[in-house]
Amino acid sequence: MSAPTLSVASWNINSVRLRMPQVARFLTENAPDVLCLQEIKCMEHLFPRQAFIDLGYEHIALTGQKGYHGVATVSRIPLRDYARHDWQDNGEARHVGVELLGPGEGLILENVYIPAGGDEPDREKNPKFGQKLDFLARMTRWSEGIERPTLLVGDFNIAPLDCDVYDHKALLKVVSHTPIEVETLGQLQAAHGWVDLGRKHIPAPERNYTWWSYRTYWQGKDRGRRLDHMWASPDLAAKSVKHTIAEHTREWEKPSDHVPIITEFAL
Amino acid sequence: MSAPTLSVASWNINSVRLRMPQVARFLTENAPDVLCLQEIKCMEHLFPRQAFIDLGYEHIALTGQKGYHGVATVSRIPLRDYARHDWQDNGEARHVGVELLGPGEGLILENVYIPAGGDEPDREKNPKFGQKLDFLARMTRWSEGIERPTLLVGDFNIAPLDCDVYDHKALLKVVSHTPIEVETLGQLQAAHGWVDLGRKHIPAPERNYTWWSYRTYWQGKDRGRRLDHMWASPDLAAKSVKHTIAEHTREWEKPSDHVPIITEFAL
DNA sequence: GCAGTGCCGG
DNA sequence: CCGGCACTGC
Repeated sequence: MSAPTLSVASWNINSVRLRMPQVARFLTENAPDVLCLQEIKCMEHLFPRQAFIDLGYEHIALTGQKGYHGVATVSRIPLRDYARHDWQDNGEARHVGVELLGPGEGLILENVYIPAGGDEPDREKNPKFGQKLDFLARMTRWSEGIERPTLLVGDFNIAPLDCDVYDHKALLKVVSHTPIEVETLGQLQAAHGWVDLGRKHIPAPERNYTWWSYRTYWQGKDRGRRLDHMWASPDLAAKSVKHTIAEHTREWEKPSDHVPIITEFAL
Repeated sequence: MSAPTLSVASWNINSVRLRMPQVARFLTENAPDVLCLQEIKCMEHLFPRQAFIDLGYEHIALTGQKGYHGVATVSRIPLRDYARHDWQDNGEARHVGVELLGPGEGLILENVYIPAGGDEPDREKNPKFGQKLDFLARMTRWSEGIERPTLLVGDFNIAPLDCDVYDHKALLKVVSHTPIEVETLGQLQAAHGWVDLGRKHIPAPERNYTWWSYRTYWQGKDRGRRLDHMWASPDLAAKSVKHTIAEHTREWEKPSDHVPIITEFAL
């Protein structure tokens, strides 16, 4: 018999209530076992729970707040609501962790929305930038203690490699691609030996964008960045067999500025 | 040979830019010669002029302002941009008058958006209510000087007859149906002997609503009011042959809270 | 550019 | 409920 398969998707949806038709279409066409959403932008009681149940995603773990941030993990596979970290200690809803209970039993799935970090890449002038770096440092401390096979997914708001942006030089001073962010993200990666599945399956320097600004997309110049990631513990990473970027969703009606990424595992 | 025919429609559109698809549908399905719009809610340079030209309504007279009020008269028949009255003397864009040049030559068409008047029907507590009454008084003075056959159309924001609202007694203290408004509107009507075409063709006490609040429409209780009117000079009124209320538009997608009214004349 | 918010006006 | 606006965040 063949090994059981597991597929996990991640998508910064930029308001789940406004974008529910697109989410439904994505789930119908791609049928991942699990979908991790970021920026749901609603409180938990306003999450369109029934719509997900109707689509077969009846196992839901989420953390929300009014208007900003918020993450949700919806699943066809039973899951245990495992953890909620507040890596800024400021009450923002940026993480939800679950443990899969069906196929993929015991696997930990961490869904995170790392802070964008404001405009100015300077701790002094822009406190949000410091908060982003501190958030990453706390995730690094947390990573050091991980003992179980874990998949860390979400909108990291950092494009780490030169080839993860449309113009490396032009973006060195733009938050999301500054050397200090890339360095700090590197420390997080090293702390657990996280394997970057996006680059395992689509090796550098291949084009691999997951986000295009609303402001410039219409110009058609492909000014993308790779801000969304899936990182796996080394043992788990060895089992990933496919990784896709659902880039076509960026052309849908009323799209999110991010597109979904999907990884399949042979467990 | 038969007498030339003229059809004139009036519609408070509650943002012409947002509602252009519905306007296009209305014009396509009803093909009035002239359409008078109120609450276009845009400045003149943002009026969707080309869309009207493409629909065959290439003769356009309008007055607009940012965000509020604004009226436009669009026509398949040539017209002369005739007048713009500021009956509040406060710069608000609430009136445009034209003279028809083709069929209906010489006919004056006055398109007006009378102030809503705020919530409290009390001059002292609510200046907007006083402004509404003063607006009507100035229109009355103006009416006294009219010498040419004129059609006065628009959103009057007053339901004059008991049967022009869903509950006369309940609305006696509600702005749009208070005795002082009805009395003041009556003086305006008397000043020129204006004939109320809505009630010429749909005699009281027949139901004749043109507006349903967004707030209560969903309850399905038919809580309508007749706020939109077409008033004609006596000689012109004698030539009206048909008057319809396009009530079905209230059920369209993203409707205005008002519906169009249409009068046909045999000239 | 496009989400969210709050406020005003109807 | 549903327009407009101004503001904020990404």
